[in-house]
Amino acid sequence: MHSNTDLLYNLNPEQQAAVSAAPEHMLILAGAGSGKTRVLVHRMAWLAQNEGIGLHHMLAVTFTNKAAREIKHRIETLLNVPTHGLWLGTFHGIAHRLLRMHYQEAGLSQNFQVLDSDDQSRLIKRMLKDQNLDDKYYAPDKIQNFINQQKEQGLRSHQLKFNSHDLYRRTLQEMYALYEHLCKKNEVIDFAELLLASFELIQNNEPLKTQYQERFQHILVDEFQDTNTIQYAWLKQLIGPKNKLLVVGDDDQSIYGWRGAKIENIHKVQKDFPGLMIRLEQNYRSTQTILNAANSVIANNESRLGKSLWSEGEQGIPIQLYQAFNEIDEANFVVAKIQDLIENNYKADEIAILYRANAQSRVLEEALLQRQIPYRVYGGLRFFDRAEIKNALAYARLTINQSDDMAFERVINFPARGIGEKTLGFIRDEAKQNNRSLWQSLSILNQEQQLPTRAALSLAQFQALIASLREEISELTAPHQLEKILNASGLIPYYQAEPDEKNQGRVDNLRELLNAIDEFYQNQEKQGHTPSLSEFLTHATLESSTDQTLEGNAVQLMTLHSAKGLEFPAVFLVGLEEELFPGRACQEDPIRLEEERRLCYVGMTRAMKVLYLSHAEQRRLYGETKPHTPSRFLVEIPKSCIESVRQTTPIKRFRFTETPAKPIFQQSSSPWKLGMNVRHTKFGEGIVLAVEGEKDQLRLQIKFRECGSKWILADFIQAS
DNA sequence: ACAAATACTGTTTTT
DNA sequence: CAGTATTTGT
Repeated sequence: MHSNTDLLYNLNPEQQAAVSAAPEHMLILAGAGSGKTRVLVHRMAWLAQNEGIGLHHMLAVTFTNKAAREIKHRIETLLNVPTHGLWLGTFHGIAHRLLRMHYQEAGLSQNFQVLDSDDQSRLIKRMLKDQNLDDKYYAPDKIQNFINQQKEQGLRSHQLKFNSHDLYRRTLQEMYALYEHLCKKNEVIDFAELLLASFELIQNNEPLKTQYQERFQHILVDEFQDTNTIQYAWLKQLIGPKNKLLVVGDDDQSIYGWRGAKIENIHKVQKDFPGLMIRLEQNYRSTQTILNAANSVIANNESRLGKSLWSEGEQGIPIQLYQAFNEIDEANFVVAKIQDLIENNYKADEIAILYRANAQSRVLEEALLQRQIPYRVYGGLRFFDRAEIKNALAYARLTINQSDDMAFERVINFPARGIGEKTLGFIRDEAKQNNRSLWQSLSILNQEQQLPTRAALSLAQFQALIASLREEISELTAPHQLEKILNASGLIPYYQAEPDEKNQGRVDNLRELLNAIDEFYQNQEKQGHTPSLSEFLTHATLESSTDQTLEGNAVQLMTLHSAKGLEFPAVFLVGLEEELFPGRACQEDPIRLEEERRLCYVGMTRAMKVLYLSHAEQRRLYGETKPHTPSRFLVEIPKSCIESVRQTTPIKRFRFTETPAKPIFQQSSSPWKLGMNVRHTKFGEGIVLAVEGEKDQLRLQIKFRECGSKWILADFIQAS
């Protein structure tokens, strides 16, 4: 058992104050790399040990499953007790848990499934078609945004003011209402609905509210700057006079405003739940140089609660800035430097390349590939988003719940069984007219025998398939059920029939899905629970993150957004150009510009030891090459923190006739200038490509007329 | 019912 | 440019 002092050991005074404070509301402003998770976890342990508050009287909320797992793991290690009584999870996960437990009170079907955003968008498109609305004018994603935004504001369609003048807006509202109806009918709930429905559940149910307020004496929230309106309202419901709220966040790292996150919630929480405010400003991650630079960038933001990171660590080396000719040159620079780092005993997975937009990864990947440096790109299609996986899960959904029209639509003609738009149209019409599910309509149409024989036959087969699946799996365990479904549905045989590379990959993914359900099943069984297939489906949607593991020693490529929360000894932040970072749309809007700046701050503070920044003078984007000016964020970094560096390996497509561009910052005072003509006694005439090092270590990269480019100590070179 | 041709459209992402 | 979505043609 740990003693009191153990929990405070190795913590700085501010961290100690936060961990050991008497129970009260607390706002912890935790800068990047200031040990916020540590404080959160130690605080929970402290409450358990010193205030006699059992873990089952706490609720800890995070944004990602990864963060939740991390906290769980750390608490278990710290307290050496299992965390089963503790409610710990994402906002969505906890909301979902409440709704499952109280589905009747929430007015839900027992079998409700969670609708992911892809399915949501499909549903909306279908809806527009059924309503004969022009999806050019009523763009599906606009409607999707509208609905989600309303839900995030806590507003149901019937609560919206009826606007008789604005037809567009009125249509949006009608679509919202219809969408709500369809979700009910399909027994599905979207992500925003999880929060809204569980909010309403507690709001409208005094006994439940009291019950949970008594249970969750302490509520702790991580990454509070990312909460949106409904999440805040949801939390507020749970805080009675006796409950204590602890939130940890960093207004400077709020980068999800465009997704509805409200930094204002940090200000609100101070008013609504006044208590202790603690700043964690000591950074344990980066060198002082990097922190100085990051601090002065973020200092340009007007609206801040104010915080300044400092470090007891080393000054470190200057930030390396490279001005590239174009994006290819930039990529070559990055890769050359990575080679240097690796030669200097950096492991590949200690190096990250961060960019603003995913599209930037391609050129970098090509360069890495060329030099055979292993890399891993984050983002992109996640496992559970792959078409074959979604198809598989749709079969499972339809087998479990025949009201699920989205699942029906997805699998009715996949693998192709000759049921096309026409036939499907009949089914849809029948369903719409009689307010039935597609499945019910299918049975009815088949009975009435009004369809062409060909279609009718296929439909009957499909009907029999699902019916027999239902029958056959009833006695099986969830993993076997899914296995049966994958085979009997014809999915696996379909992909196996034509075993090209793509299909082989798909079969592998489906097998991986079977592994996933096995693992899920065994995990749950360990905790004394036998999960159903339906539970696995929910798990798949709600925890689809399946965080691509950091396995393998590879350079990490990711967007700035997905780098939040991570750290790397060496970081390359590329594409620091106006119109790209900050992005074009953010130029005019000061609010969005500030968010871009925070994004830059997040990026810079990921670096522990070395930070490389680069920008290209011209970049090919969306098929056209345009000149780009350096990002304003570069100008905001003190010059004293920066060192301009140059290429260390030959640039492809370098044009020797042109004078190479002058670096924008700090031209070095060496007598050697890029592009100047030089001579070497052995290699002959050449041209200077790059200069590196100092004094007697000064080396030049020279492209020789006869024998290609080489690195030579400057001592051996004469100007010519 | 399916393949091929053409039009379109471009941040950031978790749940 | 490259990927997707929709429309057209067989």
